[in-house]
Amino acid sequence: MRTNRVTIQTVAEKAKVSIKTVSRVINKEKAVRASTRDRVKAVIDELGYKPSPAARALAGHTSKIIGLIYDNPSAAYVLDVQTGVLKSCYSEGYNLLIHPCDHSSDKLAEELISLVQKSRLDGLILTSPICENEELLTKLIESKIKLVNIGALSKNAAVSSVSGNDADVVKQITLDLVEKGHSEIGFVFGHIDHDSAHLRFSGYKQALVEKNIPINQEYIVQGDFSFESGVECGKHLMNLEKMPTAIFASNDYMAAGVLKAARDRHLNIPTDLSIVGYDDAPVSRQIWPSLTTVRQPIQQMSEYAAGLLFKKIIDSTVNTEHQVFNSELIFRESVKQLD
Amino acid sequence: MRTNRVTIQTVAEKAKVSIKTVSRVINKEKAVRASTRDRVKAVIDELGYKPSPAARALAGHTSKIIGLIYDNPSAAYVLDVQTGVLKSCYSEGYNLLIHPCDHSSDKLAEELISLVQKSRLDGLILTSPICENEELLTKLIESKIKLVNIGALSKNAAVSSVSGNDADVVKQITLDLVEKGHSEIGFVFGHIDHDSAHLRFSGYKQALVEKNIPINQEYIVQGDFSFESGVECGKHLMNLEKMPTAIFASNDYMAAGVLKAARDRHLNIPTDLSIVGYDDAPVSRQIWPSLTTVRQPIQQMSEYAAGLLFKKIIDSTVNTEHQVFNSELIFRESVKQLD
DNA sequence: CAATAAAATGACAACGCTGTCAAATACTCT
DNA sequence: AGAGTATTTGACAGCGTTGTCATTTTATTG
Repeated sequence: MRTNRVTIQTVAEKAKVSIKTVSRVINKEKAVRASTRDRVKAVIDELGYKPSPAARALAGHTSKIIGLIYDNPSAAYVLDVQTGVLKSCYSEGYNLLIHPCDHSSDKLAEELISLVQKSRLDGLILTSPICENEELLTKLIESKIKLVNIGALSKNAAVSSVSGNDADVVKQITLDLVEKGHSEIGFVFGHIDHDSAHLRFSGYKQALVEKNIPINQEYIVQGDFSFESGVECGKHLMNLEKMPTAIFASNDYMAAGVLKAARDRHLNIPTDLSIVGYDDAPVSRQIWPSLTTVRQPIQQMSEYAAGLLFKKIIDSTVNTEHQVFNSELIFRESVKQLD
Repeated sequence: MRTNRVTIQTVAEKAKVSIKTVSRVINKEKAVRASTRDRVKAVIDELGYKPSPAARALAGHTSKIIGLIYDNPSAAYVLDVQTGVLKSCYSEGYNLLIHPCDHSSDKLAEELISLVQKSRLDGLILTSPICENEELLTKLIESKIKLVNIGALSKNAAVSSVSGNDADVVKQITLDLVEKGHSEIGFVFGHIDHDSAHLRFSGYKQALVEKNIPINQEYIVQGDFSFESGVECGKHLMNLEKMPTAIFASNDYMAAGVLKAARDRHLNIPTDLSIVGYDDAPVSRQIWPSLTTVRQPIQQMSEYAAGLLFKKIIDSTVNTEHQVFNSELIFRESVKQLD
């Protein structure tokens, strides 16, 4: 009944070494003579031997599985993160368990702890906005769960992170708007649970302050990163007595919403209104006019994040690291130079 | 050093039963007296015992992990599939390994077989267009890999599948176009590797035949499901001596591309040209005008597909099943009734 | 070249479950 | 009540690795 799997023992016999030596070769331990290693490797290849993850996990007390936790409205973002993390996983021999969730659930800590225990995960990668929840982080750390954040840095000393230079780049793009003659610049705020929403706002403020442009509270509208909220915020801004000449929306979905609102009022973009988005989501290219926006190297960031986690899994005393990745401004059709 | 994990033995001792009986309770075997089961369950809850997947896999010869294989340009589609499959996995106690790949790679069979062997996967869910590759399916089946398809039914007797009623629904939507007065209807073909591309075309043809409208080869243009190809195909159709009054694009990205092409020619949609898409991708709502399109119940389909796979894993003699899910027509702003 | 240190290898007991099969217990029917 | 049957339960041997520690082999040193 049982298929004749090639086990470590098969390899050991054929290579005329002990099981343990084969194990050493598999695990790249150095206490193996080069000639032995080569011989064993050859047999492994010849037999097509694949070590049993289950047996390794059982004996070695480490599952080589990590979890990726997310709750993000952008499919493209999530997929990019997955791709980046997977890349790292493949090269380091880890498996990935994805876990979408509800970041606002008050049972999230329980849920994640239970997930880790049930599936014996070696660590967790948390994405925004989950990793912004310090209380959650604390609970996870208390449960000895190894963590890395993508998108927000934590005050918690045990949590490494990768993040973008959101504030900087929004400042830059706002300055660009100002240089193009805009001084009435609307700002559509992202979902308040996301750090990035606040960082992007801070960049906007910095630019205006630097240019001595007063910050008009009327121009700042609260969205939630959804297209629909973009439409609403857009409407609101366009109904203002003095409508802004440009609107920065904190992501592309909302920017697309603003664009829709503009269409509904028969405004021409960018002639009557300039729009800037964030994220370089596919929609930013698929709508007309295409959106000036910002691209974060999500895949690269995620790959790096996974690497940080692996380091921490291997050596839990490794230093906490906060890596910042620079984003790229992408100028397209939705912004106009004012005369 | 080792943490004091709660093992099955801990539970057994506390419940005053043998390890095996606890095992029976965990596995919902019926040869356990109700009173015993309750007692054991109570102890399990009290201790927060979580069985070790590794030990179970090792002893039970089944990993309770399945793989999801995809290579699809639509992030929303992939994420929907993931969500649906995960739902099923959670309820049946399986874990999911995602595996993006290149469907056109000639080493794909090798790659997947190796994946299954390395991670000891119990089965694979294949999505379009991977599951359209019969040669691949044959190789996987030869390697005794349990398979379920999402999106295309296979001639291979061993492969169950779920799919949409693409031909039907495209026929319906084309008929609707005809009833609204259109008889020059362009068709943007999807990527030829996808069954659905062909099915959608067949629906289009059926509608025209039924309405005695000649099929004009000039109106049929080859795309590849990408936005860019939609732009090109749109341009082409609009350059025709007699431009169609309506265009069906085989997915929303291409429809958005057609829309872009129309804008570039200063055509008004839907006044000058009606456009229909497929998939109800987010972009279909985010562009202006919003697209008339078709929604497949992807999550539901995927959830069901996973269920089929689990059935086959438990009992490999189970009947092959081809489940068809009906799609929904979504009428929005991109189609105009001709006078 | 012996003495010693260092490197390479192996024996064997876990790891925490499930499968097999035997034993114990409970139920049914005269 | 006792034989016969069905249901519950348990003992024990794996499953295929890694960790620990002992042993053997090789290199180094005075």
